[in-house]
Amino acid sequence: MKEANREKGKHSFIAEARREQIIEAAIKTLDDIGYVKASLAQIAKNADISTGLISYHFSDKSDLMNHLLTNLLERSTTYILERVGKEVTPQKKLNAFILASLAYQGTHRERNIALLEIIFNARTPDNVPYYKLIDDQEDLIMIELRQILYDGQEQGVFGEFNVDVMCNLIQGAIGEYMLNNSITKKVDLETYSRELTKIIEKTVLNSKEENSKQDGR
Amino acid sequence: MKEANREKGKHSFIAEARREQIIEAAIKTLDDIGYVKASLAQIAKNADISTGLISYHFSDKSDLMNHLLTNLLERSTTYILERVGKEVTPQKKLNAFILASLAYQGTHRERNIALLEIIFNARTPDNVPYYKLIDDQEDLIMIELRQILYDGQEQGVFGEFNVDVMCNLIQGAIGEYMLNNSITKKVDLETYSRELTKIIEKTVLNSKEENSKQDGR
DNA sequence: TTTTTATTTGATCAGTTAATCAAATAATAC
DNA sequence: GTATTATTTGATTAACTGATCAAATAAAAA
Repeated sequence: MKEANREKGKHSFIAEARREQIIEAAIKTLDDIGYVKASLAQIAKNADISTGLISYHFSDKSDLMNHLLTNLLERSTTYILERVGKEVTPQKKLNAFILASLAYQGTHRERNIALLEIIFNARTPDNVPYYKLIDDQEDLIMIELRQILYDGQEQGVFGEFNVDVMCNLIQGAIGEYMLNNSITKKVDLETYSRELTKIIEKTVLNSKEENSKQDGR
Repeated sequence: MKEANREKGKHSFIAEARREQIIEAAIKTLDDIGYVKASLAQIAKNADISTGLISYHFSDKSDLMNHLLTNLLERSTTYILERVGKEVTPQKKLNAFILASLAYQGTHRERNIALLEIIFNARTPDNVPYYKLIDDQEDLIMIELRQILYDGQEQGVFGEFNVDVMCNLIQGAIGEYMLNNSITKKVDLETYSRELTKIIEKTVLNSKEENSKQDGR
């Protein structure tokens, strides 16, 4: 039975619940003590189970980390895309994108730390670090952002700029807020959100229509 | 003698050379296999010395990593500040800042990877990760960037924006280029430098004078 | 030169790691 | 009910970790 389920990629109700529990414990562990010290024993302790049980439900430590990574990416992607999807114009979509990204980071700090710890530490069997591996093609968030910028240009609302570079700039400005401790101390999330959207708006808008569009929320 | 030198923070010629060699080997090791696998044994192998010799010259593994971190920060800071210092106007200083930062990353990829590995993995004895520790006050680079933006606003060349947020945005856009593999594949460093400076210039410049200043290189 | 100090090695130690596995227990099928 | 399968434990293992240290060697001082 187990084998059959495994082949279909399914698990029993109990197994699924246990896997979920282990993943949550892993998030907490990574947030608490970081990837380097996050041994199976520590994760097991956080989940109040034996170490062997982790090995029973995940073939490997890297298997666990991969499932955790997928889980974390899915949840943040869903959150952001849901909010972007409610807007219609590129300008509003872009705003929603920035605000949702920052809001998610603010409300799920623990998950973002865990995500960070994995991306900067986990490696493939060939020893390629995950941070060198993240590919645009697979990253739905980046695809969405690219599309928003592209649409805005097509519709003449956004001015001329290199879409890839602008994409990277926006992603960088969002991601940097969580990393840079000094900005967190000086500027709260709400202010940062407001100022960043203001700056980005000014940057992407077509300057020829700037005056007429500027208050156009 | 050794003790006396230690107290003054000095080492013999041989010791200094050996420490330098170990640090270089550590950079290579971190770049090759990452922080998690970068054991003293591996670093020693890369330096063609015994493991005990590292312990002789550095009190600790964290002592080694701290010296390495300082070394890496110093070198990149010197490089960037030197180039910024040659310019006079805020506008040109800002351009030089961005170009120098990106150029350093491009020409010293190995060092930047090592820097990244340390910042995202090393922890204080109280288990505080370094990436939560980096403080604006100590970071000469950030102080310089802030000053440039502030001066530009004072002189009326730059428009109104939150300096801290703009600082963070610029740092993010620079740092993201190295991290995001997809942008590296799509846009080469030269193009990215050109497009990023163009975008940032448009963003910071005082729009009231935009027309007269735009070609004002 | 001899003596003292600095440098280097490699073996060793105690601690941790991920993974394995027989045995116990719980759940489900028959 | 019994038989079978799924889940869980905790002890065990082999590999590796950072650190220590006596002994060897090289360098410097006397």
